[in-house]
Amino acid sequence: MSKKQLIDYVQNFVSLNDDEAEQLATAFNEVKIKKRQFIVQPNFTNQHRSFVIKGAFRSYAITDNGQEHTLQFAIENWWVSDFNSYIYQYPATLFIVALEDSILLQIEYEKEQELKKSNHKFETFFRIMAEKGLAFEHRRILFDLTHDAETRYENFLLNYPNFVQRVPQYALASYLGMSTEFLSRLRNKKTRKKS
Amino acid sequence: MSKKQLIDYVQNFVSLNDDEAEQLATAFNEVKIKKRQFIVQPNFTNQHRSFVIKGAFRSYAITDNGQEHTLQFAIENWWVSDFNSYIYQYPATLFIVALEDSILLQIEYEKEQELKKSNHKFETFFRIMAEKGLAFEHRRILFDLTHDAETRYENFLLNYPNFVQRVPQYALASYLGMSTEFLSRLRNKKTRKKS
DNA sequence: CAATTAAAATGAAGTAGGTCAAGAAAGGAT
DNA sequence: ATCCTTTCTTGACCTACTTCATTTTAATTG
Repeated sequence: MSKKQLIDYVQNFVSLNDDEAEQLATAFNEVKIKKRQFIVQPNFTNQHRSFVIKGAFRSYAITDNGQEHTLQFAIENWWVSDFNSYIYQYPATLFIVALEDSILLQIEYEKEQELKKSNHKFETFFRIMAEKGLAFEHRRILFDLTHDAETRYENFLLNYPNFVQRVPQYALASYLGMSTEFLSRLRNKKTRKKS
Repeated sequence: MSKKQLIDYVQNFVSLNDDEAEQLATAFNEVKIKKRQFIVQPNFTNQHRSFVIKGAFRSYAITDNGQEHTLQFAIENWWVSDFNSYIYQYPATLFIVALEDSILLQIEYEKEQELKKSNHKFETFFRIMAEKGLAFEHRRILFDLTHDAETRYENFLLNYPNFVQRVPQYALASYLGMSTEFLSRLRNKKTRKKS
């Protein structure tokens, strides 16, 4: 059952007894999402925090001139949301779309607040998630500031080899802060070198 | 007294009774830092979380070719640390330096863990800090991905007008992801337009 | 307050990466 | 299978921004 997967994940950070595991499990709802389906859209408040059981997602913004810019990817055992929309409960600016047929476990904002209030352990868990997320983004910002396009791509390959096959190239390019044409050239340069 | 300033800050997010406020106050130590003094350096583990009572700080990395890249600024009522070093307690990669004569309140890593364990409210407080930090960095990444150098500078001016006078220009340029010369040109273009 | 050092400004030349346009390849739908 | 749409590739040209070198200005320190 998919809830087992979430509980196992949470147990990596805080140890839950049977009652607590049950409490956690019932707070989340399983939903199936078809490829190309949106779970968050601009102007609608992001109501849920979502844990990916199976599948892949992408969060991105669209600028006035129509360009897409990817903020995040998520596959199995990652969380996705428009975080600004979710924690402040105001309208989203991001799109979040399924890149494959997917399964999510979702918790509602109010339900999450109850959970955290009811038990110190859940508060600790979400604190750790936020801290790890923040540390991750610090590493990302610093890496992006200090490396050129080619190095950023190679670093992504190295750290997330399993993402690369599941994510469209134009989306990866926009995540790494370069044009899709430029990433195409980088790739071909590389494969040509190899052979 | 400077601890009052911290307690007031914390009260914005969780409400503390007198005992709790006292507990918080005694967990922190006040330290004076001279301009140009480092509070964090690469290879040394970042032992403290620091709250700025007075003054200004800058965290940055230096690349192999000697270039500096600024990750963060902090003035009164902001927190500073090499967050990756602090939360994982491994060696820092960043420098953190005082830009002015400053006063900090610092808590040691272990002391912070005790505080969080001892009282749900402190856990909640640090959870909120991390979430706000993460939401902030999401906004930053997205803005940087979607705007050119001039717009990034103008946005900084707009959002942090009080930082601009206190931060050297080369540091701001490296925070905004451009060369110091280019920022200089942007500025002069602007002031010339005004007059 | 003079001397020294660090930061900011400016010009000239170079480049990493972008944009535009058109074709090739790959996925989905029927 | 075939048609239609989306994604990827490639070439030619362009520009936002960098780098280097030098001068000017501002900030520190004795």
